[in-house]
Amino acid sequence: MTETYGIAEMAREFAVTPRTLRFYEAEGLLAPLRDGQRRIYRGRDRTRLRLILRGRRLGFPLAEVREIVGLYDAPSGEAGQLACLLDRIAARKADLEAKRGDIEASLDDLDGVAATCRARMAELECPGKAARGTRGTRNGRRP
Amino acid sequence: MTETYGIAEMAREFAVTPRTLRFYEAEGLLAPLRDGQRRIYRGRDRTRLRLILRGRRLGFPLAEVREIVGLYDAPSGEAGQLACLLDRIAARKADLEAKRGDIEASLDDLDGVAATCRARMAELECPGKAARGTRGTRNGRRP
DNA sequence: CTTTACGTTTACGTAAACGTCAAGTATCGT
DNA sequence: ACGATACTTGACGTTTACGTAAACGTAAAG
Repeated sequence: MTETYGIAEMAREFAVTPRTLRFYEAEGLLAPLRDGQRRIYRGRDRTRLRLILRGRRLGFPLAEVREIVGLYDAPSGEAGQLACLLDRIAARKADLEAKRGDIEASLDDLDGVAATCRARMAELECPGKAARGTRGTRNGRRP
Repeated sequence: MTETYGIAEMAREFAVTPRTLRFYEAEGLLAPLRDGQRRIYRGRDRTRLRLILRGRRLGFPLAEVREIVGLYDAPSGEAGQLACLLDRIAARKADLEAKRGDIEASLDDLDGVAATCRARMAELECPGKAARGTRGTRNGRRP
């Protein structure tokens, strides 16, 4: 009784088109069961699709996404392969952490712009109030 | 004495090709000065390029990158426009925070895989050691 | 039995983000 | 004057990630 889904159902739920699901399958990212011709998606397909779409949202190309989802279904093997897998995981984590760094920097920058923007608004609404603590506004105010 | 750069110099420093810089200019993302025909890049061009490339690394399409860098050079204006700017900044921040959420989730998932992977390795090297605390390994071991 | 819904494959189209020539210009050292 | 160097503007090619249309299969509903 493991719930199954047709392609349209699946597509609706994940807000993609059936075409996208077929494309991901052609790229080896999904491998749904078949009932004759028709694709049958189940729990693990949904899990993988979630992974895939998350990767896409983060801007990874499908090739990298393939790498990533590949990490999730190779948990068995010989010792050397497991070690290699750990390396690949570490590499992916480094990637993600770098990206997180870029995000933090972006957020900081935006906070900076927002601050000077609010300072400007305060200045407009009530001119003459000393604007301290709002670095980034490059007006020395030296009358 | 404000340092200036040729296109090749600039490209080398940011690890892109001159073609990329011309393309970004054609897309209205950069606007270097000109010495006759030649492009002259200066401090603020470098700043913008940094922003652009960071946006690209985060997977934003150039259209969104244009939006983003646009936030940085519109800090003056009338009150309503400043309020609107704050809204756009908030929207961008929400975007980034969502992306950060995806990253955290990815990192957690990878940690999970790494954990089960290490458990498998321990199991290989020294079988029979009770595997407690390593959820995610779906083997009940019932001989 | 035809329509309707849902699905299939095959194939060409497309937008984004550059890569890759080609052909010309400007400057500099010798 | 001459070639090397650095840069310019087209213009067409390429890859990725799908969109879109054509032509067909199947299965239930009216």
